[in-house]
Amino acid sequence: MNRARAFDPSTALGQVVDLFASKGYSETSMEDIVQATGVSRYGLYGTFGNKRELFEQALEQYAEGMGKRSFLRLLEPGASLDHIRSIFEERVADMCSPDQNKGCLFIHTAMELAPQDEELRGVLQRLMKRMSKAFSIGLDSAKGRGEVGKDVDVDAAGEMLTSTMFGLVVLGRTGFPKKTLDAIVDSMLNGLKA
Amino acid sequence: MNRARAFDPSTALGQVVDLFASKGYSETSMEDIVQATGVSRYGLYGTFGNKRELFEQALEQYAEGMGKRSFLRLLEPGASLDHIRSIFEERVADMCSPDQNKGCLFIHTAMELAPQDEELRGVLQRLMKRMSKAFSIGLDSAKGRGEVGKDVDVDAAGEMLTSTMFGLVVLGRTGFPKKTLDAIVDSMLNGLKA
DNA sequence: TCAGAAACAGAATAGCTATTCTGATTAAGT
DNA sequence: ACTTAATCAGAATAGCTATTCTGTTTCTGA
Repeated sequence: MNRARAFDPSTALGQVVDLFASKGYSETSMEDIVQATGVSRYGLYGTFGNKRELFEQALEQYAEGMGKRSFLRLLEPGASLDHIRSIFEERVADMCSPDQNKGCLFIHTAMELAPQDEELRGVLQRLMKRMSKAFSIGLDSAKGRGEVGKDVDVDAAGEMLTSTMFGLVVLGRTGFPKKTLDAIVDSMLNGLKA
Repeated sequence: MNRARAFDPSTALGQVVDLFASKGYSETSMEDIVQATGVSRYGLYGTFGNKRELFEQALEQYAEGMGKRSFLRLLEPGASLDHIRSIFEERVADMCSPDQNKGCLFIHTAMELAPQDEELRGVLQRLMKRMSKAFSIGLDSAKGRGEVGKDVDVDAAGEMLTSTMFGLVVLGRTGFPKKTLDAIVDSMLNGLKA
């Protein structure tokens, strides 16, 4: 009996992810979202709730996408230090691509919302832990291959990689060239080598 | 002939720094600033210009304060790896103190303003380069003391420390405990050891 | 003491924001 | 074809924002 929805929630959410990732929460207006997605206010509020709830769903989809695109490879057997390096190289390439202003939904959430929003802070902790854990598993695998020093604490090192990746995004946003970001990745990974 | 100003611009600017550092640019309203400083709108606009210009001056004062408080020690002869470690430990302690929501003006600037504001992006690049340079000088000194591996590129490593410090702030903001941040610092510094 | 220039507190303005509301439109089931 | 309930585009609302304006107060120099 009812009229069909004129948009696909998942692809719309994908466009919302891009907006939030590049401009953050408060600098992205619902009007921006209406324009970018082509979805009416009615549709947005009806299917996603308010802006805060929409953001939370965007954050989850962002993390899932990043997980599948980047971190899944670390969980497979035989993961090497080069797999880890490739994740960083792709992130650096992303940050230095001239077409868009890429960002990071994790950092925006941490800086804009986490201190005041306990629930979102919990979500973010869970997502970041998952990211560090993936790094740790990859490091442990690389350690088994003799690529990572035996004295390296892979749990701590996984968290360190997460931390440095965020720093890379911050530096990329302030316009540092690819060369600089590449050198940082090298420096970080050199410290882990066997 | 003129009436005397009823506030000290430098201390007012210091309070503005704290506000911007904890909440960022757009989440800090001029009303917040009026309340926190006790300075009238008239006084703020008259002495600092508009919000954007006030922010720029706050950023410069923030960097200068951080330089004097933390990084100056690295430029003195005999700087050691422990001096570098102490800077990170103090930053971690700051992020984990329960009384306030400490933040980082550099990260806020990078995420909120740098992509759209070319001038501010240039300012931020200069300030971050100064920070990395201080780390590099400290590392070189520590290298001379035999505390840092001979194969370590201190220029790249200095930028890596800057990057990781930003990551620490991001993790601190999302509520990770001191233990986690300490482990990251250890992991990072272990990779530099001789 | 007094003139005057600058600083003050706070009202006024203009514009943007998230959210809700409204009347028109759509498409399915009967 | 008609009913019906949900969707749509966009207007309306309420509240916040940065900035400017206004009338008053204050202090300094003559």
